[in-house]
Amino acid sequence: MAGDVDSPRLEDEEEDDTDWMSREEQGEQTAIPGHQAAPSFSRQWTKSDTASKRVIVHLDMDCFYAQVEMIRNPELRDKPLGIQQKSLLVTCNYVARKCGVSKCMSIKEAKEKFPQLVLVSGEDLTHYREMSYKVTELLEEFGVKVERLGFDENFVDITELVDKKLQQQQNVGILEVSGHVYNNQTVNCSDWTHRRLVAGSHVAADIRAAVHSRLGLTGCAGIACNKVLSKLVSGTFKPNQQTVLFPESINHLINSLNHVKRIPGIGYKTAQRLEGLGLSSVCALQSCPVTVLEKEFGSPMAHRIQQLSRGEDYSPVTPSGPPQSLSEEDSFKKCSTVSEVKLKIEELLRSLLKRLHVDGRSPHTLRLTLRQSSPINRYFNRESRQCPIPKNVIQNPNSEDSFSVLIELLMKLFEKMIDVKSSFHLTLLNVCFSNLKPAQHSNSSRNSIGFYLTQKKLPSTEACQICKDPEVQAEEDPEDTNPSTNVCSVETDHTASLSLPDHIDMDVFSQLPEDIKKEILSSPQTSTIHKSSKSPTPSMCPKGIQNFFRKVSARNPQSSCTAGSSSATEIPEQHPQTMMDSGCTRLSVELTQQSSCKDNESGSSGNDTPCTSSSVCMLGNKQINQCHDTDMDCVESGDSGSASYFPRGVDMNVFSQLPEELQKELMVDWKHKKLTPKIPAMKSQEKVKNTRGQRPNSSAKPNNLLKYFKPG
DNA sequence: CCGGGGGGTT
DNA sequence: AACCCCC
Repeated sequence: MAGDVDSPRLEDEEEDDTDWMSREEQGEQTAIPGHQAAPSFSRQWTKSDTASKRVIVHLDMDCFYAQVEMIRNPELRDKPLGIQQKSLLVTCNYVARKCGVSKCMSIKEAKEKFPQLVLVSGEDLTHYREMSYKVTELLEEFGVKVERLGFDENFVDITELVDKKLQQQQNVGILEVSGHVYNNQTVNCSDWTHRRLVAGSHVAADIRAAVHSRLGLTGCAGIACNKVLSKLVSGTFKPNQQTVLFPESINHLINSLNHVKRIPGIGYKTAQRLEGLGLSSVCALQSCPVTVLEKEFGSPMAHRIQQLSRGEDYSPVTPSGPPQSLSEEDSFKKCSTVSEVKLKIEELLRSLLKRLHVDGRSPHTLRLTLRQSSPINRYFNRESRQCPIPKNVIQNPNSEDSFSVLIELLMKLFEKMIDVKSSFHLTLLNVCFSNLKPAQHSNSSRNSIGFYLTQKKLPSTEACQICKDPEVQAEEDPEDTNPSTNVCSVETDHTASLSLPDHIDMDVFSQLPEDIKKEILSSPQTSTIHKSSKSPTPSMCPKGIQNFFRKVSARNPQSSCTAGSSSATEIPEQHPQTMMDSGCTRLSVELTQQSSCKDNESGSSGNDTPCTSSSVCMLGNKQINQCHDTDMDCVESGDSGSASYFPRGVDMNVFSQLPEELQKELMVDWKHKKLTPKIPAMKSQEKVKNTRGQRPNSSAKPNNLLKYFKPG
């Protein structure tokens, strides 16, 4: 599409330090071999960054919040439902839309239009967030890269799936499109690109079917050769339908946009600036001399937006992984005393700490954001201050002490922005935990085979996201030397690994596959990888594993935990000196049984998780809680309920060689939610259309990991 | 231009 | 820490 390659003027001359993305994305294409001069971050994606023939799906859930509420309360199904946040109607179901209600109306207006509108408060995002991640995780089960965009949209790169499909069906010309074709274009059976997109439409249909049968959600999909186009085309047929875009109609699609603002990637500010240049139509932007744009926006941005205006988008689908920050906010009409502020902040902090506990990672940064009401310029007057979180709080965020320490910190941050001696008028407060790193574990639970699972390599200057050990890490706190955590010193000396720590059962070790034993006992670079998993079902195979790798490598280009593509040639070589550099390879799977509870219903041990029984599993440095909620299928019980998120730092080379059962155990998602809920709404009204995965009675199953450990 | 998020870059 | 983007 858009044939001309026209290598962009290279005006960017920053050093070529991170070339990681192009390696992963460019596939076999070797255009412009000479210069990959890649500026590290604000780089423009060029054609050489992505294989030219991708198939991208944009999946957009229909009125997401409303759907979630309708699942929570099926009685709302056929009522006109609106979701309310403060005085705004953020979304509404399609019953309501028929009645003239629409998104982003004020509550007042909506009620005027349709007084019988049923309103549900949507200020607490918990349920939406949970469902949102279930969708993403489900998509990842297809073994593809998934990028989240907000709570209700996902990009999925299905290129590999399409390739496989085409290989399988060889010349069997099933060329019926699933769903709509944009602009009613005719399919050209002899066109390869058409065939791939047609195959993509079937994958997209499978995906939507899975999301519907497993989660009870409907949505729209757009299938195209890149992200912008897939996103633009996904909305053409609105509720619960899908549309594929063939290259010949790209111009039709992009030119159907009335304003540059409508192009995803061009936001309010950029659109304003473009208008200032007299460029408000897509057409005008397309034909504007780049130099003009460069003057206004700088070169990278200039090229970016002009490419977008032509429907070109070389940016890869970047796996999102777990959130990089957790925040809670509240807005209000007025808040003008310190005690009020403190109360609000306490509230926000309390719920944040709950979420944090579930998440399992530790935040190293705390931020307070506020918005002051100002007569002029009433929007965008947000300010924030942030500070590091003290070590003791990081280690034990849920203690009584930590709470008050955090509150004190927040109030200090507050006073950095607001002179409490003068009067003030706030309309919003936000508390945010960021810089999330795997939790440190305390001594007692540290030893197990898991000990070997995480992989560490520390770039000398930067803290490794994967390894959290303070001794090794060039942490922001230089004197953060906690003598009690001695993990790395042991591991750094490789021979030390040979003597298994006390807590490890030799029986466990002996049950490991030979490969792993070897790997544990030998240097990391000897490791071999084989895609062991004979996937039980082609499309549902828990290949999210590989995905994890992409996440790590995408986020931590410098870490040694790259790799993860399925092709053996792309396995990253591990540097021999890794060990000497204080890195080490370890497989870290620690498990402690929190109590022998299987029927222990009181659950809420210490906190408010809805568990009826639970166990805690340490993966790498991250604690994972496995909880067995009565309403949910257990992780180890379902064939399809594989989690897709792994703590950073799991060595997939090792992981893939573990016995399948053990793998399943490990695939607990990071926020210890079960993946496949039984949907109440569906149980009651629909017959079980759960085609796959009759799960073999969850509760009876023992925790398979246990057999790898000593009873005590 | 108003909600409660999330992402990224300088 | 401010600014941009997205929903």
